[in-house]
Amino acid sequence: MSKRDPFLAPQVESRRGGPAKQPLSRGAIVSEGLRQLRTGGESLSLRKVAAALETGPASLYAYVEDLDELRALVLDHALKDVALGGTAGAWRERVNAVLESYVSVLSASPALARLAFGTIAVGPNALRIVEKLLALLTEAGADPDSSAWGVDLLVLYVTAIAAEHTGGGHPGVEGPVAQALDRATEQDYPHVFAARARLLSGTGVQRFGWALDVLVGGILNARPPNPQALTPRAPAPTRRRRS
Amino acid sequence: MSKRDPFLAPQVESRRGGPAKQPLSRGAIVSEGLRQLRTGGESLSLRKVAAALETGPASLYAYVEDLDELRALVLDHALKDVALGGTAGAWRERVNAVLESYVSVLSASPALARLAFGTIAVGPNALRIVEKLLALLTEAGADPDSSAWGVDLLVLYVTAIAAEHTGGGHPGVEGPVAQALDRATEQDYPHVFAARARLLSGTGVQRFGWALDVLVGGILNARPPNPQALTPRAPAPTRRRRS
DNA sequence: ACCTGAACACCGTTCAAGT
DNA sequence: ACCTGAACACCGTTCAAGT
Repeated sequence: MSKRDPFLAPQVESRRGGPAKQPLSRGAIVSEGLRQLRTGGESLSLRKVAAALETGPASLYAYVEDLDELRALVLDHALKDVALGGTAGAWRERVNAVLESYVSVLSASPALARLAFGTIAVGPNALRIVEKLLALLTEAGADPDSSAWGVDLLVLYVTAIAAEHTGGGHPGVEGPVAQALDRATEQDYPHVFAARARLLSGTGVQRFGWALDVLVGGILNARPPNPQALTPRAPAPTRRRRS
Repeated sequence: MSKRDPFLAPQVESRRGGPAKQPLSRGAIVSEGLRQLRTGGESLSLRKVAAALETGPASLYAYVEDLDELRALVLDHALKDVALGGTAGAWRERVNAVLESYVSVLSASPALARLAFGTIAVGPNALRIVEKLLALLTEAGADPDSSAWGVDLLVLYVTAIAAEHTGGGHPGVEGPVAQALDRATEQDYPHVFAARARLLSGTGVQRFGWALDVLVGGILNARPPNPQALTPRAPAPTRRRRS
């Protein structure tokens, strides 16, 4: 058996109108952790959360299994703010809107973006996002297999790009990447040399938009994963290729 | 000005046939760091490298700016083992072979995969890989702009998937993801509920192959980034400061 | 039973003091 | 100038001892 399910226990503390110093609770710990990340904290730390809650680090272990569980809880708490949008507009715009919201929630705090990368998002709010993306890809005409794997790929991309953006960042004519490209001489790395400007071009938003085109277009057009081998449960029509 | 270029200094120590205990050098430090990661080390640590080299942690600072620089150096040292393959075969198989080699080098050690994610790969060996991928995408018929951004996307994907694989892993009918999906009831998350099996289906290799199809196909088919707006010969489309 | 101070086994980095 | 022991300011986690 693995650990007990960390998302099952409801936040039991509400107590509005209670004393200024809220009693220790799982909800208070998670909220404080997220608050610290969003107000510039370098990384999530049990000791810092405990200090803010005016207790010792050991006390948190009554509410949280370990740091990894706290990370998962904090991440899901943050994902509550991802806007799923309404049902108006073309599906492509709505896919873009969801993923833009996703990346903007994560990028709002570098520490949160880093945390998101090392942590698989499996809380209720992550599920809500997956649910929406599955619906949108289905609406877009993707077959069920491509939709499922496609959502996975989209979420992976969004998480990765958020983490990368905050890690010092890709773009820009200065910065480590540009410095690296200056080392690429024409004879040793002819393609890199020729592509230097293009490798650095574009704003983050432009590149993000382009990448979503690539991913969504690719998901809709790629040969879907072999249905009969992979989904024994499902009826699986052998109709390949939509075009 | 940022830090001095960490990749410029040549490895000055060779001394084959020298004493059993090699003298401290940048090369020895980097090799030892990689060796530790590859033999099961949980994470790269200056103290552990120093201990293995029979010195104190402070001594390493004569050869290495800080932990971040050591990470970059160790990563590039590892990327030396990525096989670029020959010129035989169809371009698509060769793209796949390079990226498979890339991911397998990173995945060989969980700690290395994690390190790769937090570190932008800008050493000579990373450049070598970018050079090869640019050549292959160009051969495949991608326009120069799509090739440049496409390589970026491919490398991001490969790095992310390596890190994710080692983080406890996607697949499997048990594990945290499956556990999360069990929480998805039909009325709250109908699409997730219906896609449960598909979300978990396939081996890592199958999913990787499918994702490369999506990415490469998408890169070749997507509307290329607006060339005239993005690649001015001279300066920066975006002025960005690091902070 | 719940809670926690103190300890344990780690970190990266700095710096005064040695050579 | 180069090198480093010792210290500083942190970590996550454990556990004996308190209530």
